[in-house]
Amino acid sequence: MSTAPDRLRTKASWLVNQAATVAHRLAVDEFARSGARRYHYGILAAIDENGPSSQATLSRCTGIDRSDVVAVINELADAGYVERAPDPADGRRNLITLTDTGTRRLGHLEALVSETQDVFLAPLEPAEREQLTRLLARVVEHHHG
Amino acid sequence: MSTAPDRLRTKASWLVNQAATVAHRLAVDEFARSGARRYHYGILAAIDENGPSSQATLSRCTGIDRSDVVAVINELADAGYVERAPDPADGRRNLITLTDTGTRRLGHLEALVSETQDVFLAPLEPAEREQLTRLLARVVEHHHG
DNA sequence: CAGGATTCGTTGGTCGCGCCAACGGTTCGG
DNA sequence: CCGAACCGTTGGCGCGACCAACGAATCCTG
Repeated sequence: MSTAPDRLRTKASWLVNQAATVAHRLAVDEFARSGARRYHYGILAAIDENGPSSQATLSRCTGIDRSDVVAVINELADAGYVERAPDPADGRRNLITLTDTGTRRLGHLEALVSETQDVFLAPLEPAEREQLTRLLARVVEHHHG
Repeated sequence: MSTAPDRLRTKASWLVNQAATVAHRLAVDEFARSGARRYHYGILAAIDENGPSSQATLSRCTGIDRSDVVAVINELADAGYVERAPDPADGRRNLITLTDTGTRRLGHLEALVSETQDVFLAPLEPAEREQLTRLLARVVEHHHG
């Protein structure tokens, strides 16, 4: 890495990828130690934020593909973190609900995220961290959606 | 995405991942249109930067696993972009050399990277782009590197 | 109110990427 | 000279992001 070609080190898209690789590794390792995957956090957080939701809704607001949501819900339901029940108001949908255990699980995963974030942003001052966050937020928002 | 939970939108590690997803998609799509993969660019750039190299050296300076380098070199060699020859000075190594076609190919891929970068950073002013690049560079360097 | 279009959950599959284990062949160090 | 270290290669695993297709349910519109 320290010997990476200079032309790569000056490209923002390369950098954002390297940075993501670092963040990815940190998060994956930390989650793995708790027997979770990144998708679990996204799904649990989305349910907590929006209340009981259909799988299609969860897919849309997390960006996870519908077919992948199925597998994640399976795992979360097996672990007792969510409950999957048919929506009485619309026979096509399942309503996914957070259990108490699931709420605690989400709290635990959020703690993990905070920890890995501190590690990830370690080299930056607080003001710089906020600046980086804002710049990234604008880029992400611009590209929708 | 616009409906993503707020707690996700304020987490830097989540943002850097979303940003990376965007950058990834842009790059992958663009490369795919030219029949290339991201690894091709990394390897070609590394050879161009360091001169003829062994596969192990390319692995180290790109961060790509040795076993994956094999496959990339196979593809690049099949396409005539590099040549793989045993190192006369060390029977364990192969020396990977850029061909003229490979040099042109690298130039083409660099143009693609520049284009996708403009698209990626579109919402930011030039000064902000530079700032984002610097912050990311520090984070990446800190985590080695 | 009937029939086509759309939505939803699910299955099954593809591809890229990152990683790890193991092997035989080569070179280096003591 | 022999073991340690290095190198290329094969094969495999798991996650992440996709896509196609299907039956079931609901909707829209004529």
